[in-house]
Amino acid sequence: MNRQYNHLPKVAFSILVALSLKERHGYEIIQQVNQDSSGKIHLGPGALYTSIHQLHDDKLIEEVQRENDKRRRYYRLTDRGRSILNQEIEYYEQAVNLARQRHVITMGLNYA
Amino acid sequence: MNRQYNHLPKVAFSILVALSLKERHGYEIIQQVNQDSSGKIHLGPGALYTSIHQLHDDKLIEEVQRENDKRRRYYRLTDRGRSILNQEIEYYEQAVNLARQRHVITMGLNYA
DNA sequence: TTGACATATATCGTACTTCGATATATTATA
DNA sequence: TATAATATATCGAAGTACGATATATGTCAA
Repeated sequence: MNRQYNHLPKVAFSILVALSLKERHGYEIIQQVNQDSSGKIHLGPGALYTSIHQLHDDKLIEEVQRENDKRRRYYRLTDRGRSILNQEIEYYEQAVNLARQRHVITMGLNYA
Repeated sequence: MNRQYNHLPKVAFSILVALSLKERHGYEIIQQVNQDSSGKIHLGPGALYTSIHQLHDDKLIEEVQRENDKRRRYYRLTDRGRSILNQEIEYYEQAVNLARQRHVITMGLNYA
């Protein structure tokens, strides 16, 4: 697998953010992504496990072995994963700042 | 077209950010996205025009008529587009803040 | 102790997104 | 009037998203 990750997919991004504090297993990631996004992102098993397997293949996350837990599989960020998440965060931070400068955000006045 | 836009695709997001300051034509959007992202995002014509047509179908952007300009097609955000961009920006802002709290960002120390 | 429910992972198939390559048209300028 | 730069469009292949479904394990109460 030789993905470039010029564009980290959105699901992958949200998974890495969920793993940024501590290692978690898949089902826990779903709940954490939901919480982190205040319910804006609903991650189902299809998107989750597809993306986890890819992130694992690409060594952005690694599996953590645990005794006495046969069904859960825990993952944590690798240094590479943390570095790529870092770059991605910087891009979004810049985009958010640009949009703020451009008065995109209307502060409590929402059309829709 | 009845896309839900629970997840605004990344290319679509970068186009809306580029249009947030003022109306632009396609080729100009490519250059603006490149500039906005400090060269991190390279948008080619394939992704650009696919996404523009979709955003237009979904009424997140609208075409601006201009006399004396036969080849360029100018687009601007609709109120709906601005509102959806706003929501998206809020999600990313929250994600950036979470990642900062979790000490993802290492400030000048990059593995890779 | 068994049945029901919640937790947890996995995979399939379809739809959607990404994007390089290529084609084509218009405008500027040498 | 070539030639290059600008500009839009489309195709096809690869990658991503995700609901539906299957299956297995753990928990707990009757």
